[in-house]
Amino acid sequence: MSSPDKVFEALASTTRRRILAYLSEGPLTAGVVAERFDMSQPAISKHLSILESADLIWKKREGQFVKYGMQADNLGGTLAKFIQEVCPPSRALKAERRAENDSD
Amino acid sequence: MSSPDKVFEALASTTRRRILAYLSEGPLTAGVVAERFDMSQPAISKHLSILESADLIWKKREGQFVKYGMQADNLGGTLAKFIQEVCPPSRALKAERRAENDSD
DNA sequence: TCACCTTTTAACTTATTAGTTATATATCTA
DNA sequence: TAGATATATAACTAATAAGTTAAAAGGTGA
Repeated sequence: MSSPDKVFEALASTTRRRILAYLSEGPLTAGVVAERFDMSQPAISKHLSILESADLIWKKREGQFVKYGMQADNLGGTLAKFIQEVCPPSRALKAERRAENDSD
Repeated sequence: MSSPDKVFEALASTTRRRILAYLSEGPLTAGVVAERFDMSQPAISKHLSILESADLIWKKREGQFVKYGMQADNLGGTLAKFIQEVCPPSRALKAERRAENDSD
């Protein structure tokens, strides 16, 4: 599966988008993430591994804990590219800017 | 299901993202969209209805045809809001702009 | 009305996903 | 080393998704 495919699949889950929102405020251990959900710890562990395999988050063992954090560029990059390719208004804006720059 | 939930679910399919890309270049009938895929026409019809129910595209009957087109603002809007909420770099950029504007 | 064309809906199958509990692995500390 | 804590993996179940073909619905025009 291609990288954008994995990203969009990862974003399809509300739980995973919530995890991203938490991690966007700073790294957390798997356990702390799991506490915030009304769901078993293994379930959250699986969600984390899906996010990681989409390269949206990183993972680092710290002693007996495992810390996760946002992979800063991949999400914004993938979505920005997609918006630019697929949204007519954003293409229009881009064209406007091009026009402005051409007349600079 | 909330509107952003529907949007992200709709985007989870490669086929549906391809349909959006086609429609972003201009409206097409259901049949013309279906021709571009190696898949039955009813399958495409279902994909179109999922995109429509996420408010990503509009639908209009024209005689015996049904024309579909991009719903210009919903996709960009939803994704931009999400990026802004969830991507640290975009928050950083936003904060920079705020700082710039404050000093204007 | 009838034949034809376009699209949607229905019924079904198969594959995938999201959750569960139980178990294994890794690390810390007494 | 043993026991406790943190996390991941395995095995399983139930719900959902994506495709198929067949049939229905909407619309055209002789």
